[in-house]
Amino acid sequence: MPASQTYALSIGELARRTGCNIQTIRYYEQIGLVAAPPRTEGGQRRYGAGAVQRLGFIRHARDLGFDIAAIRSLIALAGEPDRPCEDADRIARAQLESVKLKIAGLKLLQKELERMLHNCAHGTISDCRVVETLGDHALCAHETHAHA
Amino acid sequence: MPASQTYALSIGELARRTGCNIQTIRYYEQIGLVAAPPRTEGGQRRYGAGAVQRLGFIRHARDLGFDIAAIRSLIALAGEPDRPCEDADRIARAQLESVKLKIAGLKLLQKELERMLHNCAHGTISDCRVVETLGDHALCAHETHAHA
DNA sequence: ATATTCCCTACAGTGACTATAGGTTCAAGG
DNA sequence: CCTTGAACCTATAGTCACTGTAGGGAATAT
Repeated sequence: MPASQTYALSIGELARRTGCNIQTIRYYEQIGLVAAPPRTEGGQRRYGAGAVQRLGFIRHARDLGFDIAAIRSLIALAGEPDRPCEDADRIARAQLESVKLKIAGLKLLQKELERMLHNCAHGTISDCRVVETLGDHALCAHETHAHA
Repeated sequence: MPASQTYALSIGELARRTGCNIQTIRYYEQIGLVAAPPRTEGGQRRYGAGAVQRLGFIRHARDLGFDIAAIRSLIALAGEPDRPCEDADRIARAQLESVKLKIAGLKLLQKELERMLHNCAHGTISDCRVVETLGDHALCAHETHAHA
């Protein structure tokens, strides 16, 4: 990578190239997730190629469900190429675990909802299993469900 | 159900019996999801058995991932026992669809994360597939992933 | 009478944005 | 050079569904 960049991209261009929206980019700058770029004389932000790279990284990580704190750690790690990648691994594994947990919880919900709908005879509310099931947790197959 | 209730439960008791927490109950009252109960002379809330019922309904629905707007509709429907239960069905089916979509999205994430971790040779950051994959969306198996 | 536990209101904070209002700057066309 | 219109700027409030805090008052047991 070259030592000097040209800073030619407006924030709108950057947004288009990374799939982030403009407010989000400014928000990331505000919370210190991305560096403040140089400005034109009139005060408009001008970004270089590095910003496309970093914002792409952030966006991709967000899409994979990493939260901002995790992304901060990953960025810090990415800046130390000689470190063992244990820590990055650990963060990714934690994310994988949380995704698995969410899936498991949602599958229980899915079963419960399906059972509820299946039992409904499509009559009137007074004998609707959907409403009844919601009103009485004891009708549930499982003791606990996770939040969706 | 009897026409008159006794209002003997403190908010703490109600919280214990429904698994909601106290602030949440007051919040639900504030947004009009549950009715304001009578108060003691000193101004403390006192609930009857009906509140346990309704709050249980709400809590159960929240656990199943229904949002507050959907719960409002379901409560309104529950109050009209002679109506056909189509609407309740529709709400529940929409919820089921959204749960299925979330599961599908999370499964893609899971695969992506597993692939990322699997490819990592556990060396240094500079050749870490985790960091590299995050930095370059093109390394992804799938074009798009949903937000988690 | 006191001690402890519970309860009250009002407001701020969470995460990760998104939306709005009211103004300024840029780039292109004439 | 001037105008037009799109894009940009800051600051602030709103979203969702709560959760937490500060600073007090009420209920109950001893």
